[in-house]
Amino acid sequence: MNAPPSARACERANDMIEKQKLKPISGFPEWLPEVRMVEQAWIDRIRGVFESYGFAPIETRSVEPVEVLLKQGDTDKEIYALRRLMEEEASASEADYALHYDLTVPMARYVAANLNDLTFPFKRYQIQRAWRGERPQEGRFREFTQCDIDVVDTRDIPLHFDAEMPAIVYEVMQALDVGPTVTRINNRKVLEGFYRALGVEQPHEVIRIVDKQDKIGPDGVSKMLTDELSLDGATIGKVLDLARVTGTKADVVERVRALGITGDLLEQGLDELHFVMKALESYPEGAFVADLSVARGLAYYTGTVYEVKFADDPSFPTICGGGRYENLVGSMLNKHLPGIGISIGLTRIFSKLVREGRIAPTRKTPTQVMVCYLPDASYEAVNGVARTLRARGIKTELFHEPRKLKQQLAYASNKGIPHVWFPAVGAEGKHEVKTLATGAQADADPESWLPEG
RNA sequence: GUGGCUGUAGCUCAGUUGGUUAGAGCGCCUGGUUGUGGUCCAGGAGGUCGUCGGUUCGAACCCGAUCAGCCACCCCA
Repeated sequence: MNAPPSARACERANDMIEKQKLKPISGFPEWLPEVRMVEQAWIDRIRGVFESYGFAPIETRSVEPVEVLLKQGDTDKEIYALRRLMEEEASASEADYALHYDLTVPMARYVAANLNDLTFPFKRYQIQRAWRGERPQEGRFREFTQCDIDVVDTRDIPLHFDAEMPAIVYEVMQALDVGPTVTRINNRKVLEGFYRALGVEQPHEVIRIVDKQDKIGPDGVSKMLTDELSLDGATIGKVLDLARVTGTKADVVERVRALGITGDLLEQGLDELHFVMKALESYPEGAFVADLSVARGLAYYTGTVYEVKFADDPSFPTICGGGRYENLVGSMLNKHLPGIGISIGLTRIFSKLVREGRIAPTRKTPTQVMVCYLPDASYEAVNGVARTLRARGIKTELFHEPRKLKQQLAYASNKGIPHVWFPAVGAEGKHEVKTLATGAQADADPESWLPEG
């Protein structure tokens, strides 16, 4: 490690540049080991719930053809294009591939591509990162992990799944202990049927604006409907009447019917909404709310839509979202392949709890016991103890060099390793284990000892 | 992409009306003898004050530009 002076100077100069590179990049979160361990435990629990309902795992490539990502209309999506740095200028101008910005579109492509090998209804879960080039903010990232479950079928999807999706997510939220959440449920058919019956010609625009009621209030919605869509006062009144309807029970649909608007699509949507709310009535009051102002921005939703928020922090962005889509997968082929799904914003939820200090502090390593490398012991002896413990399924690390015990203990203590093992030395030496939290130390046998933590 | 606020050590921040060698706490490293961590004590490393330019005898401080971060909009997990 004796670099010549010139190299040293060069390193120093590089350090200046490196400092900038060492800074975190906004929107690309990274955790310390003790935090990542919790996040991994979360992922394990989410997987557990997904699999308990019979959903199978897939992983899709991180990259899709640009046309696939842009297919569903939302062309203004901020997507990251893939390009080789060494590429020739000419061919570099237009990218063929881009990082996926969600998991639903890649899933649709995957289903379309593997149609012959999948059994329908196809039920899959997918826990992967996604990328969006938007401006980062609280709760919004440029690289983040989503946990998706979807069902795709070659026939019409039974309403059973419309009710099961939010139930699964509710169970996940309970398992993760993130605090009270509210799942708001609506049905696009109700909105579209209602607006069409009113004579509105661009129901999707109305849906987009009504979705903002949460943030800008009824007056703000009213103003936008006037300014942007030039709707008349009577129509706006009805639109706002519908957006005001909420309820925790299936009978909420009667309150919509009471508004006196009728239509086939509207009725179909109300029947669906009734079924879903009825199926969820056995859950704690307030966990699921029918809210006729919820729309979800995404264009491809056609029926039931969901949106989960923290009950005690309504201004925080949506933590789970999803719904039913009639044509997303089919649009890749020429078939009718409806789907329904919901996505958990793992990074969004997790980072909030981290920031609020609500992630239980844990140790910095999974190690359960650290074997001391006693200065006068042989490497074979101490390593042998470690191997014995490890073979019994105990997470064991051997201290890496025969340093002073003071330093070995400090290392174990700083990393939060619960136990330290002092191997037997000499003919009549005894193995001892110390529990750092209490300071207690006792004789132990590597063949039978069991850790507490 | 549009608008507003902020940029001093690894982190959280002080820094007087512009004035010598820019500080604190935490963290980090070493030591306080022989085989036992946290506490305590002593010592140490670490900063061209985001970057570039301007005003000035003199700039961390004033001005401009630029970059980055945060917040709001857009959109969304």
